Amino acid sequence: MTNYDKKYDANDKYSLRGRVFQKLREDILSGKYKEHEELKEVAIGEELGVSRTPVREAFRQLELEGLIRIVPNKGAYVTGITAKDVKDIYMIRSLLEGLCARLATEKISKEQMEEMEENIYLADFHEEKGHFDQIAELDNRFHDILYEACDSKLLEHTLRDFHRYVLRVRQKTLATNTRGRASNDEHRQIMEAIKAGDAELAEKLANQHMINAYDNMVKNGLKEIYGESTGETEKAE
Amino acid sequence: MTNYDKKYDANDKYSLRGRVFQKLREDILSGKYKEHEELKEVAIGEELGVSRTPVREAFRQLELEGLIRIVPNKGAYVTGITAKDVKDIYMIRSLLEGLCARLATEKISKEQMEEMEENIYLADFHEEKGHFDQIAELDNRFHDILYEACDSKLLEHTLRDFHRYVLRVRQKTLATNTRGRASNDEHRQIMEAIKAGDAELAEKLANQHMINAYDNMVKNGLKEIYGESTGETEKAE
DNA sequence: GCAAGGTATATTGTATACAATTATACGAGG
DNA sequence: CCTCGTATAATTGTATACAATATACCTTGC
Repeated sequence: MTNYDKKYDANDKYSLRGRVFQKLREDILSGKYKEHEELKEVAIGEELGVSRTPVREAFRQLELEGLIRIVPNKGAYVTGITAKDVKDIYMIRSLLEGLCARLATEKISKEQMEEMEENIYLADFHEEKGHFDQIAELDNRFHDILYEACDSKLLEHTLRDFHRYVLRVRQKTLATNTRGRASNDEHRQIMEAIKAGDAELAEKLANQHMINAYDNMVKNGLKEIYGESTGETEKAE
Repeated sequence: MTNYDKKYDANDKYSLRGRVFQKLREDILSGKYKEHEELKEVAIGEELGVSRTPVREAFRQLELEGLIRIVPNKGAYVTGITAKDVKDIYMIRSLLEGLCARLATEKISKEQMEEMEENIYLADFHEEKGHFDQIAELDNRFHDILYEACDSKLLEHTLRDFHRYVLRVRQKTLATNTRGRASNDEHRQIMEAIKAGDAELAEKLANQHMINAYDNMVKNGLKEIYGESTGETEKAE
């Protein structure tokens, strides 16, 4: 929750556990492992050429990140993400991204400001060309810059968690419609508010940016992907 | 992050790992293990009468909860919590407790409403008697009820994390001053707003409740406990 | 035929053995 | 006397062996 010094992050890419953790996270977020799929320790271990020990430890971390659910003595299952979850996340993110933008207005560094401007410029370029992959990546990066700029390790970490969590859903919707342009326009407005030192405006714009992103997602088939129900929690098994 | 069904929570109190996890968390939050203290796997294991395996797994979870920091090939250290961290947490909580109160206004059940009223009534009683321990417990419970009532597993979990995280600090300040009465009065106002169905008011009151709690904490020696600096991050070692 | 119970099997939980890495202590050389 | 390097000890990282638990299938009795 705090002190996430990259150098010493326990998810280090040099230990087997760290590698297993990152690999599994990537595979879950990318959809290689479907919802409710059972992850077996030996199978994963054999696939990656390691023993059960690092796999088990990676499982424990994935569980606290919310990506899998561990039922004692039974197994580990990829967690489902309900439409209600997505809605909740965007409500929370709306507030916290607003706070983040407000803080960033005071704290952003020259380098971060420049990268943000460059990000928006590049996104415009790729938008014209229809490079959806790059657009998605720049979109992610924009938010990352904002998180870094707020100068709060805690807020940064929290927002990163939520952001990563909805990637599973977002990847399916951003590339399939015209949200890319509108999204980048909103990014520009946020950037300009920060640049002008208007913290209040930056906060409001960031709030609205999340609401718009969610509304767009709903319009573009969120329900079809994750079921009609917006209130039901997934079944235990 | 989602689907925290008590029955199947991996921090189950029946497995050794779960017991180790809960014991260590409690000991860290209660201050038995000081900041930056190194936790050794064998020592903990011997103390609890288990092998290193469940201890290590518990460590991995504690790390993702932010209570310890694991440096690869070196050791596990109790994380420090800086004054800046506390400030950030209260900023975040102010927004999210507000959101929580707003949602709870729509979703709270009859039973939850009754427990909330009872909580406030009891807190008044113990306030008169000067029962500081009970007051602190009721204060915690009030927020827990609110978290449960918002009907969002995600928000509930997020707020619980932050709440637990600042307990280390709060325990040192709540009992030593007259904040108890004011705090409970604010709880009552929040409760009444929810009962009256005024979501906007409930949100505002919950926002302010957190700000007041933080201000009071600063006034009552937060700096003395956690150092004058509000911006410095702790040293690596 | 069907249900209840038990046994076999698969899977997770825990302990321990071994490997790799890091910290420490001590001595040689300057 | 200080510094550097090496040897040794301590600690974590990983693999494997064993125990406990859950599941599925088969047997058995009705």
